[in-house]
Amino acid sequence: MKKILLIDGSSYLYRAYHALPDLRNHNNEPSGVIYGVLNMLKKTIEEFSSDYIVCVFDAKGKTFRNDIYAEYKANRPKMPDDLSLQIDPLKQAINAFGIPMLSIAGVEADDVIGTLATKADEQNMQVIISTGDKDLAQLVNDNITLINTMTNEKLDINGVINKFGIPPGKIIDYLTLIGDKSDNVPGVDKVGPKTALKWLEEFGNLDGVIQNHEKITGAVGTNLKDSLNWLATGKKLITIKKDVDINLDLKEFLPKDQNKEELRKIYQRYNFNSWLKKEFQPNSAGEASKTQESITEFIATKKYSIVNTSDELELWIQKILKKGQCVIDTETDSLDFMIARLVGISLATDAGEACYIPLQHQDLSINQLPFEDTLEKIKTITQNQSIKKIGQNIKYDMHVLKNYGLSFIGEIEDTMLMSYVLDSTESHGMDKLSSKHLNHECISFESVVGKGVNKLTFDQINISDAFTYAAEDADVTLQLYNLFHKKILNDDKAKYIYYQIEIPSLKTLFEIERNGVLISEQILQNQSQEIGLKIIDLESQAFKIAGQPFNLSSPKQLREILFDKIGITSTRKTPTGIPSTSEDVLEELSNIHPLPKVILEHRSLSKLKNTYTDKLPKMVNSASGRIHTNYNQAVAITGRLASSEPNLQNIPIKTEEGRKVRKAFIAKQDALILSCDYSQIELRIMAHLSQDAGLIESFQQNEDIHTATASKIFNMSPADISSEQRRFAKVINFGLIYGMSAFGLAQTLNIDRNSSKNFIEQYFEKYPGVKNYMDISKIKAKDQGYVETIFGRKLWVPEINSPNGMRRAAAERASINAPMQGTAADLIKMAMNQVQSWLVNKKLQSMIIMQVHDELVLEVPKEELDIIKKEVPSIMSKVASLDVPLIAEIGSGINWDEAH
DNA sequence: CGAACGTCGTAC
DNA sequence: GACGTACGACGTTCGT
Repeated sequence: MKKILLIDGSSYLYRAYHALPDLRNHNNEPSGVIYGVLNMLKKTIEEFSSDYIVCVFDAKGKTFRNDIYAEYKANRPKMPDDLSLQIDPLKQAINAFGIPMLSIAGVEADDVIGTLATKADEQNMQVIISTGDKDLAQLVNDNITLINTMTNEKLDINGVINKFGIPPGKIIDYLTLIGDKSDNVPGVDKVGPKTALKWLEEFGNLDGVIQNHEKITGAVGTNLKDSLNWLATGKKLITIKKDVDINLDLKEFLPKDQNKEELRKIYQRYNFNSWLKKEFQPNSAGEASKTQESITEFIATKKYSIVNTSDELELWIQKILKKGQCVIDTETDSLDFMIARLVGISLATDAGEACYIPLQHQDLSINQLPFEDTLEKIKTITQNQSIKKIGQNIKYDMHVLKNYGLSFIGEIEDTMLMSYVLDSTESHGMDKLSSKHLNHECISFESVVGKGVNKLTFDQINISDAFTYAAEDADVTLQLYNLFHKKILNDDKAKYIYYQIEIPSLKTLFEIERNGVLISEQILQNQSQEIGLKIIDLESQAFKIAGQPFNLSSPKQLREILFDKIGITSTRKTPTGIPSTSEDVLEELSNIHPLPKVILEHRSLSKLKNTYTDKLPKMVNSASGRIHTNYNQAVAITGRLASSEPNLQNIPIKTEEGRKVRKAFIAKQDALILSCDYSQIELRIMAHLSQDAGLIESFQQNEDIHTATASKIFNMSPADISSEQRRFAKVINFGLIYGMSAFGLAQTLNIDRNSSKNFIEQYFEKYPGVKNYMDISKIKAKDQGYVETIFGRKLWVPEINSPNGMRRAAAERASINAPMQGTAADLIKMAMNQVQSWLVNKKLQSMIIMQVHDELVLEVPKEELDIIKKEVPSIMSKVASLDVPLIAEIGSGINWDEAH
C-alpha cells in the first residue's frame, strides 16, 4: 500500500507563529516561524516515511467561500509583518528540502488537501494529513488519518470518536451547529460541543436536527429557529471541497533530493546552529537524539470474544497452558485496589486475539459464568509456576485478584515497567504506548464509561459494549509486550534494570502496599482540633491587622491586602510576573509588618491540617484498619518511587508541630516501628561517581561530612568549625547535588552573591573531582542525550540541546543530579527486595510498611527486634560495594517519630 | 459545577 | 531565572 503525506503548511504557519517565542537571527530578522515549520516538517517526515509528499499552502486572495458569504474570515486581522516576512524564505527552505509544494487560487489549503486525500483514497493509498486544524477531521476514514505534529496527536476513526464523541462522517454537521469563531462562521448561538453532540445523538444528523427543531425548547431552541435559514450556508462553508480541479499526478509528489548547499545557506542566515552542527558536522556532538523508535504495526485481526460458557473458558485455559504465557487484565469498579470489585477479566495469548470474561456486570441480557467457579479456573493460571503472566501495571490486577484469594506465582512481566526502563521520560499509559509504538488508537476508557455526572462504573456497562474495550486492552498489552520484550533482551543494561531491579521491586511493593500502615486516628483527630483552634485565632488576628476580613489562603486576596492596601512592595515575582507571596518573601516582609508572620503561621498550620491530620484518617481502609498507599513505579524520571493516595513520602519532619503527625504512625499490639535509613546516600554516590579523593577519604574515615567540608572551605581544623559554618557547608553539599547556582546558594544562606560565589569556588578548588564530574555529566548528556546510573539505568535528558537557554540550563542541572538520585533509587530498591526476600526466607512476622527514598520502615514484633536490628542495616550496607562505605542507620520506637 | 491551571508547601 | 525528584491542597478562571 503506497503512502502519501499531505502537509497543511498554512495551519503550521500560524501554529508556529503563535506557539514559538519571537526568535530572531543576528540581523534581527524574525525566524521563529521558519524554524518551527521546518522542525515540524522534519519530525513528520522522520516519523511517517512516505512514498509521496506535498506541502499545501493557501493561495493569496479571495476564495469561493467569500462569494458564498462576504463576512468569511472578515474578523481576521491582516497577517502580521513579522510572519509574512518569513513566508518566502520558508518556501525556499522547503524547496531546498526537496518537498513539493502546492497552492491553488480560489480555494483554501484544506480544499486542496481534501481533494488530494479523496483521490488517493480512491486509489487505495494510505493518506496521512499533517495539520493542526481539527476541521480536517471530517476527512478521516479507513485510509485517511490525521496527525498533529505539535501535540503528537493521531486521529484515525477511533481517534475522532474519542476526541469528539462522534464519527468523522458527522463532523461537518457538528461544526456547522457550533460554528467557527476563527473563520467568522456563525453556528447556532449558545450551542457548543456539548449541545451539538446531544442533538446529533438524538436526531442523527443536521437534517434531523432541522426537521425536529420544534421539539427543542428554551433559549437554544429559539436560537436554533433563528438559524434555520443560515445552517445550509454554514454547512457549505464548513465543508471541505473534495473536487478541486487538480489531478493526482503522483510523479509531482515524489520527494526530491535535498539541496544541501542551499540548506546550509538558510541555516547560516537564520542561525539554526544546532541543525548546522547536526546535518553538516555529523561526527561532532550531533547525535544527542534518542535512537529512532521502531514502530511495529498493530496486528488488527481483532478476534475478540465474550467467554460465557464453561467450554469456551476451558478452551482458553488450555490455550494458555499450551502457550505458557498470557496477558491478564482485570476490569473493576474502582481505582482503589483495596476496595475494587472485580467486574471481568480479559485474557490474550496471540496477537490479534483476546477474550473477555464478564463476571459481575449488571447487564442481564447476556449470560455470565458463575463467579467462584470461574475464579477457581483463573487460579490455575495465576498460581501456575510455569505460566508467565503479563500485564500493564500488573500490580493493580494482582491486588484485585488477591482480594478474592488469588495469588500470582511464577514469572511476571509488566509493559508499563518495560516502557519505563527503556525511556522514563515518556508517558507509560497504555493508550499512549499503543499510539506511539503500534500506531493504533485504543478505545478510550472515557468513551466507554462517559465522564462528569454521567460517568458509570464498569459493572454498569453493557457486556456487548464492554468486551471490545476490555479485550482490546489485553490484545494491545500483548502486542506491546512482544515489541518491548525484544528490545529489552537486546539491551543488557535495560535487561538488568528491568529483570533484576524493577520486576522484583514490583513484587516487593505489592507486599508493602498490602501490608499497609497502622495509624492512630485518635492522635490525628486531637491534633486537628488543636490546630483548628489556632487557625481561627490567627484568622481573627489577621483580620484585625488588615482592617477587613479576607481569605488567608487566597494568594490573590493576600496580594491585594499586602501590596495594594497596606502598600508593602513585594521582593520577588512569580514566574508569570505577578508579585509573589511565597514563604521566603513573607519571611523577609515580616521584619517590616506584622501581617506576613501571621499569614506564614496560618499557612503552615492549615497545610498541616488539610493535608495530613484531616486527610490521613479518611484514607484508612475499613476492612484492614490500615492505610494502603500506592507506590507508583513508573512516574519519577530518575527511577525513584512516588507514593500517592495518600502520599506517605512527604509526611512532615522538620518542625516540631509537623513531627507530631509522625507520632500517629504506630505499630500493632506488641510490635514496634523500626526505621532504617541510608546516611548521606547521595553524597556518597557523588564521591563514588566523581572519584574525588578528598570526598572519598572523608567517607572512608567516617568523618562528619559537613564538618569536613566546612574545614576544607574555611581552611580550619575540624575541631574549630562552628555550627554556623557547618550549616553553610551542609547547604553547599546539598545544593551541589541539585546543581545549585551561586544565586540560589546566596538566597538560601541569606548572604550576598559574591560570598556565595566564593564558597562555591573554594569548594571546587578543594574538591576538584566533583567539579570534573559535573562537567563530564553535562558533556555526556549533550553528547549522547542521556546519563546513566551506576547500574546502567539510562536517564534521557531531552532538553539538553534546547534552543531555550533556561530549559537547557535546567536540563544541565538535571543531568548532574539524575545519576546520583537514580543510583540512590536503584540501591534502595535492591535493598528493599533483599530485605523482603530475607524476611520471607526466615519466615519472620516483621514486615516492610513504607519506603521513603532512602529509608525503609518496618513493623516489627518485639521478639524479632534484635534480629531485625542486626540484619536489616547489614543487608542495606552490603547491597553494593562502592568506593565509599554505605552506612544504614537504625532506630525503633512506639511510633515513626520515635524510630528516628 | 467540574476541568484546567497557577501557586504554594511538604518530603528526600 | 536562578535547586533535582515527587504529590496534593486551594483558589481562580472558564465554559457548560
